[in-house]
Amino acid sequence: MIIKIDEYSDVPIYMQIRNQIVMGISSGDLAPGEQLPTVRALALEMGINTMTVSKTYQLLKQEGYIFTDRKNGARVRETINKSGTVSDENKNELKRIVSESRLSGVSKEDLVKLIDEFY
Amino acid sequence: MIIKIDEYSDVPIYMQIRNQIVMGISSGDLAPGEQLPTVRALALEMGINTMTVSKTYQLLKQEGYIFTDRKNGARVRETINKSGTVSDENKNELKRIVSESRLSGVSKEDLVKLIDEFY
Amino acid sequence: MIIKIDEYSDVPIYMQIRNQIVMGISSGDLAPGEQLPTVRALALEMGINTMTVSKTYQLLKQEGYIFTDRKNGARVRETINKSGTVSDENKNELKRIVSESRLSGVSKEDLVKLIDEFY
Amino acid sequence: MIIKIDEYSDVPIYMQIRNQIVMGISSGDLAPGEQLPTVRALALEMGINTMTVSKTYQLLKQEGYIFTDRKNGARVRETINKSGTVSDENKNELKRIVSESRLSGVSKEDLVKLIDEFY
DNA sequence: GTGGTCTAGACCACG
DNA sequence: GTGGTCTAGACCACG
Repeated sequence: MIIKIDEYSDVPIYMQIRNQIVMGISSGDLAPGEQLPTVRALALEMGINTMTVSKTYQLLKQEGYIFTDRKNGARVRETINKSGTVSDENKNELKRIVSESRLSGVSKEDLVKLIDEFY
Repeated sequence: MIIKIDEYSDVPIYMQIRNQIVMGISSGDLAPGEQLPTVRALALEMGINTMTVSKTYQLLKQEGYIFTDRKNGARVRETINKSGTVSDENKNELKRIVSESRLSGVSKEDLVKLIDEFY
Repeated sequence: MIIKIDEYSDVPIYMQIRNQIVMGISSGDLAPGEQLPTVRALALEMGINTMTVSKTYQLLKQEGYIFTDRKNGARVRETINKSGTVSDENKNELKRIVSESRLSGVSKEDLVKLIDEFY
Repeated sequence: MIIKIDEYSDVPIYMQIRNQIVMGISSGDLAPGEQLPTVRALALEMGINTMTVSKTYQLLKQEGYIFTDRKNGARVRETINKSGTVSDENKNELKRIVSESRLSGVSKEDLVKLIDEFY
């Protein structure tokens, strides 16, 4: 799985990595139980500091996506909490995206197509 | 139109206001040509710095949502650029939201319902 | 409010500070809405790194005890989430403490007295 | 007596085992004089490193909960030191737990009930 | 002035 | 070998 940093983005590096790992888990690129690269390996590969990667792993751990194990490093959790609901923050974001897209002349059908594509 | 700041949110104040104005334009709460409150008036009303409101208006202007003229202050543009496409940033955000929601056990249908509701 | 670090403790510094702030909020030493020292001030006062204090504030923020505001720094939240239940982790800890104390010959009444004192 | 490791917990494995053995002694599941499994046996049974179990037994021995002799391996001590007091560390922990629970809206009575249940 | 992010580098406990 | 913590120092966005 390839992780790419957009250095011009306003999204902090540790969050960009976090987002891509979450998307990787969702798409199946990262299977349950699969080991993530070590903090050092990922930092080296991406040319960033280990602290930054560490921050990402701490966040993913706290969110329940991964767990760490001193023997095996970081691994994807087998069972991820299924609340069954979209978080309030994500609802707000979604509303913003729909509003902006609508103003840009995007049809509802095109948005649904994107949902279809990403799901 | 009422603008509400979430003081606990990580989203900067100027961006929260920007987002709510864009959503207001999209929903029709703010009609094309309608005048926005002056920077001073809005800052006073919301108990925030004028610099913050000014930043919001600058951004909205630059994004093509509003225009300013010396006589009438800031007004909603009559014609907003209709690219007909979802911006790359919004596509990325949408993908992230879909991934997270999917992992939380949200069905595709529920996401489509939200699009329906917000559009 | 005075925060003291035990440099011989196994509990990380950022967690020791976090614990003392939580206890300060619970006891009323830190009132709702009250401003915490700035990251820099606290770091200087305690002779530790700003990053360490920053980690504490991030944690307290994520746990819902405080919020940060670029104008006013970090402040105690007015409303803290009331689940009404003891967390599983705290239950486990409590069970461990009760077991150890019991083996040391501490009576149930003495433990209840401590609860009384700390509540 | 069954020992269970929570692989998602931040508590080190050797400490999780230690805690469960102490709670086992307190509850009577492990009687005074009773023999504990050998380091090898327990490590094999739990699928962990012998070094980890060894560390647990060293700690329990140093704390005065068990003793070892070459012939019979590790056994629960007949007489455990009865200081009659709660250790400073446990007092601190208890205070932290009470503070957090109180802030979560847990009543004093509910905490006392837990003491009652665990004692 | 404030918190947030990041680097380069170090040391430590766990296993 | 692994993640976790910490330092000293820097720069940035927000307000």
